Amino acid sequence: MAEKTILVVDDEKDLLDLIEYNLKKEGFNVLKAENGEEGIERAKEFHPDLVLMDIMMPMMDGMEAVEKMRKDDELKSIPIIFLTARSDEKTEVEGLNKGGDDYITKPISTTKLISRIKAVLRRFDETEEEVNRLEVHDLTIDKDRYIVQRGDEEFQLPRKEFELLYYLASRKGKVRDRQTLLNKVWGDNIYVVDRTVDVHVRKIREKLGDHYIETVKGVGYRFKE
Amino acid sequence: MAEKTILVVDDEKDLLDLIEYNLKKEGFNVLKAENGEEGIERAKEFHPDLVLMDIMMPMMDGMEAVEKMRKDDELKSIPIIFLTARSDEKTEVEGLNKGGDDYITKPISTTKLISRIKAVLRRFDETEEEVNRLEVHDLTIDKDRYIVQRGDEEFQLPRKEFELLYYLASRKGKVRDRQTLLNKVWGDNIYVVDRTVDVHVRKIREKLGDHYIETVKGVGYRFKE
DNA sequence: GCGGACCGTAACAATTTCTTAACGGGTGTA
DNA sequence: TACACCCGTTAAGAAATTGTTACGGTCCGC
Repeated sequence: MAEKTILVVDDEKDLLDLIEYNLKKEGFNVLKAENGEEGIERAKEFHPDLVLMDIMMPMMDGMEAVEKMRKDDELKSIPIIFLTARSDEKTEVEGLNKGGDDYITKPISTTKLISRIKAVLRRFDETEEEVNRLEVHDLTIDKDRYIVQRGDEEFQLPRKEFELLYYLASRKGKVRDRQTLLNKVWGDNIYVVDRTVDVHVRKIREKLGDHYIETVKGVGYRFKE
Repeated sequence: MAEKTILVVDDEKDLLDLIEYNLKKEGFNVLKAENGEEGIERAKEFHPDLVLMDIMMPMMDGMEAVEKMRKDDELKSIPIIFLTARSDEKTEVEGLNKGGDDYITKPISTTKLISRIKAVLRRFDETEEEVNRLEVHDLTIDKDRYIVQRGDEEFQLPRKEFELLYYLASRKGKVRDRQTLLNKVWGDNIYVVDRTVDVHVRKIREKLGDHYIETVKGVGYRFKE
């Protein structure tokens, strides 16, 4: 992974240097700014991968700076972590509402700071989110949640029904005979009568309607294309 | 981040050593096994964070080994990357279906291998995305103080209950099976009967009401969306 | 040492899910 | 029409899974 650049905005010079030291040790590039205004300038110039922003500062308040950043097309997608001495709830919530992605209260634990930074960067890195979710026709079949959605409706199918549906839907259009379905959904060395599949298909149809799973006479079932 | 342990299963000793060398250089712990059977043994013993599995092997085929792993409660949540010389699509698809999380074709580019490994680990490493305070539904779950709030009420949950609730709440909507919950909340090499989870869930429901944690029969538990 | 909080476990109850068997309808064919 | 075959449907009982309770052990503070 290429080195990430982090912009640290804080009016306390000592703290700034301390943070810089620790971040550099972790392999980050570090930019510094001592107030909100300067922070925005630097951000515009260098497009850091993340901004660490103190909330209480002279000149321009951190909160204000963040609001400005969030309105600037060029800067609004840069993740921000707040640094704050105030630990009262309102500030935190406000900070997050204003567009911060996390917050850390002073005094700062270095390891915590680093791990938060990495976590936030990671969240923003996730270019290709893993798809444990199938979208077919008007259905969303979410294997993480074990839920099937259609519009606002949610269907909580029992396990076997869900897995059968998922299996067929993930092979949309392809016919599978009962034995194959049993092997794939129920498991290999399981001895179950194949009419069982029919019953489960029926239950799925009962709940979702019968326009999803098609019967192919003499062969098996298929999810409609 | 603590060092991650990777189990490499391949029957070619030279390749095994090569991979070991490269992984160690990247700071991973490495375990080796020369066939599927041995791989499963090692996996049971050490609970690696990830398994690199060759598909073509004597004794026990990689595919078969993976199927076995996926049926074993203790092992089924460990991510697996396939190594394969065959580049034909069917094998790949089958491999992923059987429960692999990625696959890499030989000959192996070291950098690609490393980056895939890191990507998969990242997907599975949910530990670092934790926040001090979670707000879900009408609950505030404050990890700094180990306290749960709802309106004016404060609930002081015992540690395990709190951590279980926190884990589920921070993955709102996602189902987790009991073994995963045990691994994540109780710890990896802890031997505890999985019904223990049920009891803790019950206690949480007793205190907070049962509209937060949902049961997904045959699968596990989930924090309500 | 004594209570109390917390945790893990076992046992049994309650519930849900799964499987089977049986019957009926439809379709194609001789 | 009679027969064969396949699928749909239903209901009942089996099986699997979870809920609930009670109990023993451990650790800690008093």
